[in-house]
Amino acid sequence: MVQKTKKPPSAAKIEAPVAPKRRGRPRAYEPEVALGKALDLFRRDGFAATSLDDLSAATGMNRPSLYGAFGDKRELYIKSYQRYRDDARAAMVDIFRADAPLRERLERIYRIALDIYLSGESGPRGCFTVMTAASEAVSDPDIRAMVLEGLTELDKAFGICFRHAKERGELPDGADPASLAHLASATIHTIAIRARARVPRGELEAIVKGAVDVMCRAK
Amino acid sequence: MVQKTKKPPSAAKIEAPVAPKRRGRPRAYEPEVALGKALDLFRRDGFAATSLDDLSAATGMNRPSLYGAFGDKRELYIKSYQRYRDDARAAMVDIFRADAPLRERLERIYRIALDIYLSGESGPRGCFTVMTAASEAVSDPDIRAMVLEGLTELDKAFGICFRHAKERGELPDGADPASLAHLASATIHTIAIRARARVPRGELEAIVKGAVDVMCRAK
DNA sequence: AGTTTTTTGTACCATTTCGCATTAAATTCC
DNA sequence: GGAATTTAATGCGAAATGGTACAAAAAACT
Repeated sequence: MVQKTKKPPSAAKIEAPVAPKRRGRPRAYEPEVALGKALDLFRRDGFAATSLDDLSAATGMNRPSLYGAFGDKRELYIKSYQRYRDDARAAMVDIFRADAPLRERLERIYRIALDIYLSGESGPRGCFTVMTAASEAVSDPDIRAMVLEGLTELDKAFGICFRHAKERGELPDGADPASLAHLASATIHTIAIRARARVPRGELEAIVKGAVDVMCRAK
Repeated sequence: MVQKTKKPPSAAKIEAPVAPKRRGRPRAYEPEVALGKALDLFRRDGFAATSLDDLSAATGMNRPSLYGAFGDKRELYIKSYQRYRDDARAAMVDIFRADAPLRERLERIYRIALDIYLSGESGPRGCFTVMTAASEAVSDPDIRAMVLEGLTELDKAFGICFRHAKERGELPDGADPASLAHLASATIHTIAIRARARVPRGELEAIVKGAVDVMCRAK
């Protein structure tokens, strides 16, 4: 939703939006939105507590269609998680790349994070990674690898932020960008957990503000 | 295991260890250890993915006995969680009460936390609160209340630590104990999540060290 | 010994779960 | 119009799940 809007100037319209005239009966669902619904369910209830019937009802697809489109339950879970990470990354990457003062960048990142964790009709939905890490990462190596990847990716992004800020003189010389990055990630994690326990947004914002203060003044 | 060893000098032996001669058939299990086994299972697999058969096998109790002793699955889950919190609190309360320099207290707390999160035969077991918060806290009000209680309890304990340190002059005047306490909790949370993803102890210790450095020097 | 009380152990039930087999529907190509 | 192809819809089935009924077992009390 962020960069893909830029279409190649040549061959303007015959690209993705127009169906390429598939051969058989047309599907009654859109894979993208169906995956979004599945994602919401998995995020709310976790892997084990989400049944195929639930998924079928939420997506509007019956079970055989689910299988045909996404594979079995575990594959659907993994695809949902990938989708979640793609969305989250897309929402944050511009801020991480932007050339703004440290404090402003942090504040914008955390605002996005809060938006992600607190949105949803039936209560806050929290963070898929925390859910996943908590539930499946121990036993499932593939999921664990994704979780690890997500964790280090966030650490790295924050790390670049702080290193950049230090080079610009926004941080004292003694500041350690790596440690600050871990603290910034930790703040993401604590917010995700607290959001799950329905801590109201105001309190979460206060926690964020305090953390940002410490991280920006850090010697 | 910490304070209860001190027995009242009078009526020395006729207390708890000797059974009070119950009337019927004696039980074949010890509730304490059975609850410990159940706790381990729930902690590893979560509520939904842990079946009564699993619990029965792990505790050595058959299902009717489980019901008789602990109630249904949800009650057993809640009792397990209570037990977990009691254990964790017991392991930390002395350190929180102790009169030591800030840095030393923090290091000791995090060492205990790592011991808790990394122990276990089949991989690290992580933190029950993070598991629980992630899985059940949204839908179950009772569990959510327990999670919230645990979160604020930790915040408060750290808060007392930092306020104490500030009064002693271990922190600069500008330091905000509440914010630092939240950062200290956040460090606990990030460690719990990473331990779940099998990040090795050495890396977790490095993260802790960096966080402690920042928190102790915080202006 | 016999009664009472408490726990164990087996077996069962209704429901849910995942996955798939099979048939019906809707579309394109010839 | 008819064949081919892709999807939808129904429903089956084997296994697992949470929970319980019921009888046998093991202890204390009388």
